[in-house]
Amino acid sequence: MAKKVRVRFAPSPTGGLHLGGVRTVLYNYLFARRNGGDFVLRIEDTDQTRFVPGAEEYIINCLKWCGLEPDEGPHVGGDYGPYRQSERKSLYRQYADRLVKSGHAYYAFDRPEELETMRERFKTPENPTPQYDRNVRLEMRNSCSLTLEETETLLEDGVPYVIRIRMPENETVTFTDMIRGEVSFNTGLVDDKVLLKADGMPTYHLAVVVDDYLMKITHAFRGEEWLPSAPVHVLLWKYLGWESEMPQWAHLPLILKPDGNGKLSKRDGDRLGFPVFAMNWTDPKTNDLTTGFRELGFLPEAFVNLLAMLGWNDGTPQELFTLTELTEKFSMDRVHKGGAKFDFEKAKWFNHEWIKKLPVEHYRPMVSAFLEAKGIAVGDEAYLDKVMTLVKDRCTLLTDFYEQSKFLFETPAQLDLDAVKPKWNADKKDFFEAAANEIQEATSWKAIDLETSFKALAAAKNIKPGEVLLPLRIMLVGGKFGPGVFDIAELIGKAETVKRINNALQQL
RNA sequence: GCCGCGUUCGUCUAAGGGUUAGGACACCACCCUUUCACGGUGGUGAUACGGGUUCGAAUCCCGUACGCGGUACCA
Repeated sequence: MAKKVRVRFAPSPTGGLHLGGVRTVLYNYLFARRNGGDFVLRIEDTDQTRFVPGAEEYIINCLKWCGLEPDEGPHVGGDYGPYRQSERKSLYRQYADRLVKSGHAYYAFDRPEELETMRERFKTPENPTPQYDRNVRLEMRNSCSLTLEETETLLEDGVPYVIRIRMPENETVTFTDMIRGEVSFNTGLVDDKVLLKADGMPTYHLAVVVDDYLMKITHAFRGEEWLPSAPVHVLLWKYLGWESEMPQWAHLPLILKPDGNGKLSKRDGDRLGFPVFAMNWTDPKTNDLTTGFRELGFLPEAFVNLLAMLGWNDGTPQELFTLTELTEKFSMDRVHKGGAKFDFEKAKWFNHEWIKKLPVEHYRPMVSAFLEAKGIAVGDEAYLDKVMTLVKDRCTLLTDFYEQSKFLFETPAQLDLDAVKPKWNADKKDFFEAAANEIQEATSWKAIDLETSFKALAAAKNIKPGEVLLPLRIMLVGGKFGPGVFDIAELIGKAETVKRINNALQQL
C-alpha cells in the first residue's frame, strides 16, 4: 500500500507573504488535494534574530483568505506537532550528535571573526568567496583538526561551537527532481554547512530534514533557490539512515520581476506600482505599510487562479480555473522549469474575468466594505446587487466599484458641464423642463419605457435624441461614463432623476 | 570565480521528430454602442547562436552566449 501523501509549506515568519510564497502554498495544496493527502503548515523560526512579531498570524490569515487552509499547523494542531521549529528545539540536537558520532559531522569552534579571517586569507580573484569546505577544514579550529583531547577540553570548558556536516571529498550526489529530472552535484564543491548553531538551534538544513522525516512528509516542494543546497539535504537523509523515506523533491521555478531580471521583491512592487504581498503588511518595526492584493481589490479566486497559471497549465487553452478545477487537474509534471516574469496587466485581466464570472452576492460583502470605507451609504443588499450587476463589466478591481457606481448612491457633487455648455441652447432647456415634468408623471419606471417616452418627447420637440442623451447623462452621472442612462434612471428612481435634472438645469 | 538550473511573440504559454509554430495578456485597426466600458472581428509579433543526429529538429546530443539561483552560525 502506498504511503499517504503529506506535503508541507514551511515559511519563516520574517514578514509579508510574497507572491512566490503563495504559489508554493498553492502547488503544495493542490498536490495534496489531488492525491488525497495532508497539507501541513510548519513555521521555520529557527533564526531568532529575524523573528518578526505578527508574521505567523499574518501568514495564516493569507492562507485563509486564499482558501488554502492547512490540515495541520500551529493554529489547528495535528498529530505531528509542535509545528513551530522554535518549539521543537530540543529535538534536533540528538540528530546532530548522531551525525558527529558516525563521523558525518564535526564540532567547529571558530568564532565569527575567525571565519572572516579565513575568507580574507583564502580569497583570490578565482575564488572570491572561499567556503568552509574540505580545503580549509584542517586549517580551522574544529574536531577534525584538533586532537580528541583538545576537542573534549574545549567542550568541557563551554567554548561555543557549531556542528558542521563533513561533505565527502569527491562523490556525486544524484536525485530526481519531479520537475527537473535527474540533478547531480559533486560533493567536493559544496561547503560544510552548519547544522546546529551555537545557540543550539538547528539551521534550516538540519531542521528541514529532521522535521520532514518526523512529520512523514512524502513530497517536498520549495523554491528553486533551494536547489544548490539539496545535495546537503539528500546526504543528511542518507546519513541519518532514513534514505528509504526521503521525500520526492520538486524545486519550483522562481517568479521574476517584470522588467529586467531577477527575483521579484517587495521593492519591485513599490517601484513598479503593484503589490507583491497577498494582503497588506505593516512592518512592526518601521510601521511601513506594504499594500496587498486583497486591499487593492483582488478577488481570492482571481489571485489563486493567476498564481496557478504562473508556471503551470493543463495543456489546453483554458485559463480560468476554480480552485476545485485546479485540484482536479493539477500535476507536478506540467510545472515549468523556467522562471516566469510577473505581469500585473495579466493579473488584472484575471481579476476582471472573475468579477464578471462570479455571482455578485459572492463578493458583495467585499464591495460593500470598499464603498463604505469611501463614505458611501450602501443601503440594502438588493439595491447593491442591482448596482453591482449593472456596473461589474467595467470594474477590473473591486475598488473600481466606487468610481463606477458612486452616482447610483449619491447625487453627483460635480457635473461636467463643459461637456454640455457649448451646445446648450433655449430649445434644449425647454426640452429638459418638459422632460422633467413628463418623467414626474411617468406611470412605468422601466428603463425601456423611459427611453421610449424620452425619445418620443425629443421627436415631438424636433430634437435629435443624440443631442439630449449626453446632457441627460451628465445630469444623472456627472460625467461621460457609466452604463446606459435609462438603466441608471431606473435604479436611482423617479424622484432622484427629476431632482438631478432640475438641479442641473439651474446650473446651466 | 566556482557550482547548479534555465532559454518559443514585449509578457504568460501550447506544440514531447512531420502544424502556414496555436492560444491568452498588452498593443493597433475595424464593428457594436447617440457616453465609457463589455463584447465581436482582424492585425503586428517568437523557437538565443553554432554545430551535429535524422528523410525530417522548437522538440534529441554537444558547444557557445545570455539570464537566474547559490556560494552565511538567513531561510
